[in-house]
Amino acid sequence: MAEPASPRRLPTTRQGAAVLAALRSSGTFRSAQDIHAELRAGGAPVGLATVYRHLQLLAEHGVIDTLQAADGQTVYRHCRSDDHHHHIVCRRCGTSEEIEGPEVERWAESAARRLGYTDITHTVEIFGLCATCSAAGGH
Amino acid sequence: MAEPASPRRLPTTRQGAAVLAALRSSGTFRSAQDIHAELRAGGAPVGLATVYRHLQLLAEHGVIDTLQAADGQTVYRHCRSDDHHHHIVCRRCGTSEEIEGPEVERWAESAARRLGYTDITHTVEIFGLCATCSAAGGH
DNA sequence: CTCAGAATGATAACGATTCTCATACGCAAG
DNA sequence: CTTGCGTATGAGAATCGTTATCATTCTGAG
Repeated sequence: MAEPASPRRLPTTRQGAAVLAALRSSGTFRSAQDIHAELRAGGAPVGLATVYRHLQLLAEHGVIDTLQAADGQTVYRHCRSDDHHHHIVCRRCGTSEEIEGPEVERWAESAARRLGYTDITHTVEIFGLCATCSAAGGH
Repeated sequence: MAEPASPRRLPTTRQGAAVLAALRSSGTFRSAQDIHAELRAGGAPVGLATVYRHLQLLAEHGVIDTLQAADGQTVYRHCRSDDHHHHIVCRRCGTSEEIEGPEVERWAESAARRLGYTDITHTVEIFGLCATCSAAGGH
């Protein structure tokens, strides 16, 4: 313990900042490859390995949320809320909203406890077609 | 739509039966590689590609459930219940139980609808340490 | 028994992620 | 301003799970 004035350690390098910025300005779940390509194209070339490194760090520090897309890819998103929450994600365009569900937390807790499980975590993700995509005739 | 007398098509080949049997006798989520190794060792050699093929088919037909493990691997399980349900999985030993949660279904539905989403699906998985593993001092 | 179509499986191909390691950089001390 | 050192970087190799290929084998109908 020798960190008196460092409540959170945001990236100090150009590359780290670029990764976080890309996520911040997007609001949707993005893959590492996706971000890498964007930074490439945007004139701020960052190595793929570095992108992965920063995403991992940011996730560990709770700055961004991660989830596994249906195809196995890991996708990342910068969230407004620091609290525990879930997402509803459009399976067409990738947009997502943060949602909370206290009753779900409670349900998960008690169901698990009833079965003798401890040290409980859970994942809850909702997928659907957002208003725009359903209107566009999303099949 | 031309399936008059085929309510469910269970595997008719030795290999298909072996894959399903392996899953049936296990009760936990297993990876494809895992099952492949078991069948190998059990004297019923089945090609890896064939294992994947059957797992995919069984999943499509709703005979088995799938989920993405934390490391990105897809894992499969044969479930008792045909109804929609969720799982609580021991992150130590892999055991799992089926659980239902009507209130969660309702919550997901209404939260999504409120935001204008349609064609809704969801994933809910709970992870923890099962009674046995917690007792064994699961760290 | 014969034949056509489906299933199989060894292997190559793939795509995402992680690892390796030589180099570039940032920064504090001198 | 220069030196020195520890950390970050990134190109490319290495992994690993999964899927595609395609020649061979099997199955079931007739």
